[in-house]
Amino acid sequence: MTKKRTIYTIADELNLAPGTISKVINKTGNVSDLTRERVLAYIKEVGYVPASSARMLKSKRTYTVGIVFTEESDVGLEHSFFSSILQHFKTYVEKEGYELSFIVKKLGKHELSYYEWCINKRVDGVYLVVGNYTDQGLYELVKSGIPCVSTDMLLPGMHTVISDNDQGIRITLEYIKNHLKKQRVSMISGPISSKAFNERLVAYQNYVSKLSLTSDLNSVVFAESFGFTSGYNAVKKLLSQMNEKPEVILVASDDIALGALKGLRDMDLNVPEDIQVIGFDDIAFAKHFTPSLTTIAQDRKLLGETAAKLLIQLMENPDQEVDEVVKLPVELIIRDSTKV
Amino acid sequence: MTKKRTIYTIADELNLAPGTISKVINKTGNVSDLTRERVLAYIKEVGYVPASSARMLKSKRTYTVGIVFTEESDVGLEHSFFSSILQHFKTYVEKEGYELSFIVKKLGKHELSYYEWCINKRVDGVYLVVGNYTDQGLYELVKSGIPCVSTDMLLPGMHTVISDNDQGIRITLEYIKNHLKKQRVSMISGPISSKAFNERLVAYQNYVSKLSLTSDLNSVVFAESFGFTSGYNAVKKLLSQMNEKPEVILVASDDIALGALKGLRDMDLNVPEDIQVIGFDDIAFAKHFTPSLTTIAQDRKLLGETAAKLLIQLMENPDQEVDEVVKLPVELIIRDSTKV
DNA sequence: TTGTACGCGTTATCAG
DNA sequence: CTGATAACGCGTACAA
Repeated sequence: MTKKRTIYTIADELNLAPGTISKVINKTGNVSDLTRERVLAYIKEVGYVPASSARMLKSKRTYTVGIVFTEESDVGLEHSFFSSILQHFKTYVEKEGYELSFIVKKLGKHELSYYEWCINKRVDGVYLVVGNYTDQGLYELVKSGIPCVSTDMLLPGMHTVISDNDQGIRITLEYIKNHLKKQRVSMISGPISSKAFNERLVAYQNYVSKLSLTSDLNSVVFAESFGFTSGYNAVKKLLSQMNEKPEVILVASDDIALGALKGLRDMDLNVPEDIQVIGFDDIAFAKHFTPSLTTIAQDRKLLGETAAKLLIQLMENPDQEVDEVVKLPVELIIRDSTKV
Repeated sequence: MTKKRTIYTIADELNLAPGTISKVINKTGNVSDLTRERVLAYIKEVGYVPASSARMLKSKRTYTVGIVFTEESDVGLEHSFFSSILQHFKTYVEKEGYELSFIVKKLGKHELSYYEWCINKRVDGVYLVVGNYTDQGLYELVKSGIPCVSTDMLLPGMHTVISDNDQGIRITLEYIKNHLKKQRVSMISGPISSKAFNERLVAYQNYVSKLSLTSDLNSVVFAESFGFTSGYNAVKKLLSQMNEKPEVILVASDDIALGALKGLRDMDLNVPEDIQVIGFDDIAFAKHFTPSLTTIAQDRKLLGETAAKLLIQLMENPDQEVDEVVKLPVELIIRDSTKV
C-alpha cells in the first residue's frame, strides 16, 4: 500500500524544504543541479505526482480540457464517427499532459450552462466535438474568451477543424463524370441541422451545374436522421418520386448510405449494376458491407489530432494568431458500389 | 462575462459569513430557513457552483469516478460495444452527481500505475470498463480498497457485472437442437485473453455434451483478434480443417460473426441455406447486415446502469454487503442467419 | 443561529 | 541557491 505523499513528506524524507521540491517539479526558480537530480530521482522512485486538485486550486492552469459532446439525439459515445475523432483527440492531448472532462449541462442537482460549468471547473480550453449549432449556450462559450476548438461545426468566431466538404463533392462528381462516364445523379442529404451536411449539399448543387450533370436539384431527399434506417427510408422515397432513376446516388454520410444500399437491395435493384452509390466518411463498416461502399474518406485521426494541436496552441500561446478554420483534405475511396 | 464568485464574494453580497454559505450548500450545521432560502435563491440566480478543485482538496469526496478503458489493441472509445456500455454508465452516474475521469498510465511526462493515479486524483471509485486481466496493475487496484466495479472481467475480489454467458450458450444450443433440429455444430471463439470469451467456450463444451450435439470440440477455432477480419479468416480456417461442414456455427461475438458471414459468402456458401450462423452481443450492425444476424443479445444499457448503481452503492455505503458478481440475463434474437 | 479560524497540498514571493 | 510564509477556495469544528 503506497502511502500518501505530499511535497512535505518528500521534503522531509530528503531533508529539504517543500518549496524546493515544488521548484524542481515546475522548473521554476533556481535549484542546484545536484539537488534537482536527487529530487527527480526520488520522485520517480516512489511514483509521486502532484495532487491535481491542490495544483488546480493554486495555479490558474488545470491541464484539463472540457469536452462538449452534445447529448441530443442521444448518440453520444456510441456514434462511431465522433467517438473515433474524440479518441484520437484524447490520445494526443494526454501525450501533452492534458486530461478530459465532459461538460454536461446537468450534473446531479446542479444545472448550469456550458460556460458556467467551464469556469466552475476552470478548464483550460474546450473542445466541441459535436454540438447543435442552434444551442445558444455555445455562443456564450465562444465569446467568453476560453480557448475553443470545434470539429464539424462552423460558428462565427470559433476555431474549427473540418474536412473539405467542397473538395470531396467536387472530386467525386468529377470522377462520376469523367471516369464512370455517368450523367444522371441524385443526392440524399442528411438533416441540415448539421453544418457539414449543409456544406455538402451546397457543393453538390454547385458542381452539378458547373459540370453540366443531370440532376433534378429539387428532388434531393433529406434523411430524417443520421442512421441506417433513415437511409433505408430515404432511398425509397427518392426513387418513388423520380420517373427516371438516377445512375449514381451520392449520399451525405456512410451510415445513411448503408441503409440506402439495403433499401435498394430490397427493391431488387443491384448495386453497382443497376444503380451506383457513393457515401461520405468511410466508417469501418463501409469496407465490410456487401457491396463494399465507395466513399469519400475523412481522416478521423487527422481531424482529432489537428483539433488537439490547435487547441493546445490556443491554450499555451493565446496571443499568437492562427487561422480560424483549418480544412483537411479528403480522399475518394473506390470500392464495389461503383464501377465503370 | 460572469465574474468569478467564491463563497466569500457571495457572503459579502448577502451580508453573511462565508461559513454560512458553505453550510447551506452542504446541508450541514444549522441555518435558519430564511437565510437558507435567501442563499439558495441567490446562488441559483447568479449560477454559482463551488469550485470543484477546492472542494476536492478539502474533502475526501471528489465525486469523480475513474475510468479504466484499456488502451491495448488500440480500440478505445471506437469499440462500439464498450463505448455503448460506458455511455450508459456515464449518463447514470452524472444523474447522481458524479463525473468521469479517464485513468491512463501515462499523462504527459508522468507515468504511474492505475492505482497511483487513482490516489493522486482522489477518485471516489473506479469503473473498469474493459481491461486485460493479465495486467498486474489491476490487481493492485482491486486490493487497494478503492471501490471498484468491472464489466466483462472477473477478477478475484472484484465486483463485476456480467452477462450470463452460460445461459446464453445454453438456450442457444437448446434452440439449435429442439427448434432448428440441427445436430452438427461448431464454434469460433474469440481470443481467450477475454474472460467472457473463455466462459462462452466452456459453456459451449459443456452443453454440447449435455445435449448430445455433434461437435468436434478440438476443432474450435480461435479468432486471432476481436474484429471483422479475424472472423473472416477464422471461418475459412474452420471449414478447411473439417471434412464434413457443420450445420450451425456459433461465434463468440458479433464483430467476428459478421466477418465470418462475409467469409462464407466468399466461399459461395449461402447463409442460412447451406450453413447457419449465430453471434453474440447484438451490435447495431447485426440487424443491418445481409443476412441479418441471429445473435445472443447483451443488454448494454442494463450492463452500464447496473455497474453504475453498484459502484455508487459501494462508494456511498462501503460497509453494506453486496454480491460480488451480478449476472444479467441475455436473450436470443432470431434473424435471417438461421432458419428451421 | 451565525461567524471565525484553521487545514487541505501547491505555487510564488521574499528573506536568508 | 535554499528555506519560510502567504495565498488559492472551501469545509468544519468551535466559539460567539
